Amino acid sequence: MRLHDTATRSVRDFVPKTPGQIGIYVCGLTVQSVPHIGHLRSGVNYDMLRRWLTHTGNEVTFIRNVTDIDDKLLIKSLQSGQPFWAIAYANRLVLDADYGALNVQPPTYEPLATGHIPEIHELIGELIAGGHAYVSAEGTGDVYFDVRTYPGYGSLSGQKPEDMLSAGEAPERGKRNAEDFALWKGVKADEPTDASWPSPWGRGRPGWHIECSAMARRYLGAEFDIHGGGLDLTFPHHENEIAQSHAAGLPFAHYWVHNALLNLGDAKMSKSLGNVIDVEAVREMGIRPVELRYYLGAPHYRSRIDYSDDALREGATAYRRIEGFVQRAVEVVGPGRPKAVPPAFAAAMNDDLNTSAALAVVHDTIRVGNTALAESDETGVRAALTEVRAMLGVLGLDPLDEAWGGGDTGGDLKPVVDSLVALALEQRTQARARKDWGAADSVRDQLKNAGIQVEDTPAGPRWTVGEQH
RNA sequence: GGUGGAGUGGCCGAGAGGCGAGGCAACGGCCUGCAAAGCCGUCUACACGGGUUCAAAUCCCGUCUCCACCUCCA
Repeated sequence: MRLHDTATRSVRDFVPKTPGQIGIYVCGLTVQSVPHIGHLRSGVNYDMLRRWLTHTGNEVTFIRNVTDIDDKLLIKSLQSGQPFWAIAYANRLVLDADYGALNVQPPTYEPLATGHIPEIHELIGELIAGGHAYVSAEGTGDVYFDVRTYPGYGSLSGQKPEDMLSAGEAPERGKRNAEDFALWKGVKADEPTDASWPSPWGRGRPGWHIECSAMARRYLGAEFDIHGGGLDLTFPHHENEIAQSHAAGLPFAHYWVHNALLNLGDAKMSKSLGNVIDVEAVREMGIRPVELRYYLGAPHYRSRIDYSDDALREGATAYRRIEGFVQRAVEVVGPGRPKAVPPAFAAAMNDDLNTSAALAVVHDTIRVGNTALAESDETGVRAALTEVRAMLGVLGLDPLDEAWGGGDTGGDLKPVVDSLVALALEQRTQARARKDWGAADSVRDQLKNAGIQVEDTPAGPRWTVGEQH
């Protein structure tokens, strides 16, 4: 497989550190609010990567963290009177539910920043001992990383500290240089009292970047294969992770993968801008989560998505074509057993996870399958179906995956509806036999009004519940 | 100011020196009693201006427009 590595800005061969075993660390969310579909895109992208690596015979350890303490959470806590940890947890539950709705597999483990204070202390201690970090001279309890002691700083992002716009001029408490960043933040008087932990440098809380270095080491070791995250994390977050990990003598990640962002109205969808669409809003449009997954996963992960309602609906329509084939094929030959994936599909996935080209193979195979269906060629249908399902499985888009949970077909009522519709269809069939088109169409119209679509196929009439588009 | 990207047919969206990815929409046809679904076909595109080459959407130079990061951010 070939993967784009931000550190070298090139697509290069992916070679696991240990053949057959792959460690991936992905920066998840800061749970200061409920996730929007841009966040979920990231989840879908890395889920597809993980499924592909697993499909091709690797054992993948997939770590995706949650940042459950930061400035904004503390502000929200003070504003609402709720503990920051209660807010963080509530948002995390929504996040997990949304991931589940989109069939994003749970990570091997989902570590929290606040659950790893000792690991963070340990790493900071090593950095201080090595001369790469210092305690603020102003007695605030802050600990900073000394960027000038790490010559490689800027290698990931191409940024040079001297060329950068200096941000907020408020001189932070005892920083030696503007580019230094906080590893540990001493507690401030106006912060919630439950948001600090004891440390060798006084009570405080972790800075943002240090948690990822500490937790990646805890679960993946000093050296691992892939570190992923959104493009907007390249600088400063990932640059700082590299700096502090390397400075502590950790080889850290071999490949840096970044997914492009999802824009809405010419701007990144973002909590601070307030231009946010979440899973709930998508549901209200009549779009199911599986269709949202298709929409988010169809473009290449390094291409920006300019969100629009129309494009989302179009994606939903495209997915329904896939789903329609699978349903019709299953009615003829049964679900089958997904097997190997076509070579063209594998080639596309191996080419820097080109899901867009991979989906073209899915559609090509479906066309062949539809033709087989029209010709009542069961062998052909079965062959196409097993390939299609294998491919969709890798993409997490198999309509038969129980993750999508029937739900809308009525579960227990299915057999009842089945026999009632069969009764009506029997009458229609008889009407058609005597060429009483008025009566036949009347049956079909009544069923349609009840939300049941009737289609005639070579194998006889079939029906589906729900609106067709 | 620095860094990294992007502009593809009506729309979405891959590709990255020579063979029309794929999807959506539209139109025509086939199949249908009609419809739906499906299949076949049509719409021959690569921001602009130069250049290299037998051949450029793809390489080079220039121009324009847009986006992200440099501050919390997937």
